[in-house]
Amino acid sequence: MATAASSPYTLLSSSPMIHPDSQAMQPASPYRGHQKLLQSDYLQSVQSNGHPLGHQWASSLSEGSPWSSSMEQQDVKPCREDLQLGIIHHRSPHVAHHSPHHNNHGNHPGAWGTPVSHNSSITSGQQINIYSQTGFTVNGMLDHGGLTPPPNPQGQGMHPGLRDTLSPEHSDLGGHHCHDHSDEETPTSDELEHFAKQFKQRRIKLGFTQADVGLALGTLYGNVFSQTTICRFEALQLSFKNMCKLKPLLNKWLEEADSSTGSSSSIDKIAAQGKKRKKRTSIEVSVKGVLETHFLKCPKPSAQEITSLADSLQLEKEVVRVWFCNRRQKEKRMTPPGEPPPHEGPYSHSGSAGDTSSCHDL
DNA sequence: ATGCATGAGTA
DNA sequence: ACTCATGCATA
Repeated sequence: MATAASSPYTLLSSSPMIHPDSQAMQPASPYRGHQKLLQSDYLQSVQSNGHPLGHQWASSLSEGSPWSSSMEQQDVKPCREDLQLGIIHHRSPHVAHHSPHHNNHGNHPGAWGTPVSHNSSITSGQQINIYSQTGFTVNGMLDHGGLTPPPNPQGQGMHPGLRDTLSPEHSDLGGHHCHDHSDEETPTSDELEHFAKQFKQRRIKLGFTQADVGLALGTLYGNVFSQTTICRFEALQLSFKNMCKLKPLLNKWLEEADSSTGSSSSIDKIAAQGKKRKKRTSIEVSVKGVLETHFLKCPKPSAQEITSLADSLQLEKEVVRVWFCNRRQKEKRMTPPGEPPPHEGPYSHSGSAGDTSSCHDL
């Protein structure tokens, strides 16, 4: 940390250990700038921008390797040495490699999930086994006798094959190809939703915080993620593509985690300092209201419109611009407003329409 | 859990 | 200048 430069930010790196708090934990993460080690190079976007909502959820994700549940490496090491080194050498024979075929299919503008009725609400693992005493230690690790596989209830494998309806191809009717859920191919939104739910449950049971997971992913594969991202994943607040990308990683972590219930605690924080980050400007509610109104009228205002709008609101142009960008993104995320995440049925997003023609309004 | 922000990749 | 993935800072 240091002395190298003035640290304008709160450089708090106090607690070396993580607290198993479910929430409200600020693990003081200074800044980790080694998170772009190996970003999978999946295809970014193949959309033809011209469509109002031309976001393609073409998920050409690659995928880890679930089938080969070869967890040869049993981390019985109480120390975190392996964790540190884990970044360098991953034992996964085949890791992320984007699929050679990028089918940017139709992609539903608003419909996140199964457009059709996907009833069959399995009251999935809502139950919590009592065995798993939540007596975590200070390190956030359960003190099991060693490898004590947590009483894995019927945590998974409940839905045989009702994960259709979202087939991107939408041409294979009749032929009910039933590939198992899990991973391997582009999961359906149904699967993602299910996975996210289960993931959260398991994570909490194991006594890990979202931040812990994020860090673990870094020590495990080199891809560090923040609490924010994990949170959004669980809440299905990421784009379909993004969800697909993260799923394999989180899935792997899950396997790791419960295969070694008792030894974990990846604590490594490297302090780094870089550039300054603009102070977050909070926009007044009244102002937000105005922005909202404008957004409804024109989600994509021109530079000039932004300028005048910013002027009238007495905000920096950049702030307004960014606001619109974020706003648009939010629209594209899953869990459309109005649908309670905690339950199934986050679909049925409004088709949205207004094209970005030209909305002048000053 | 979210709001505002950064940056890479594109068009 | 936009989209998209992601995160610091904050409520």
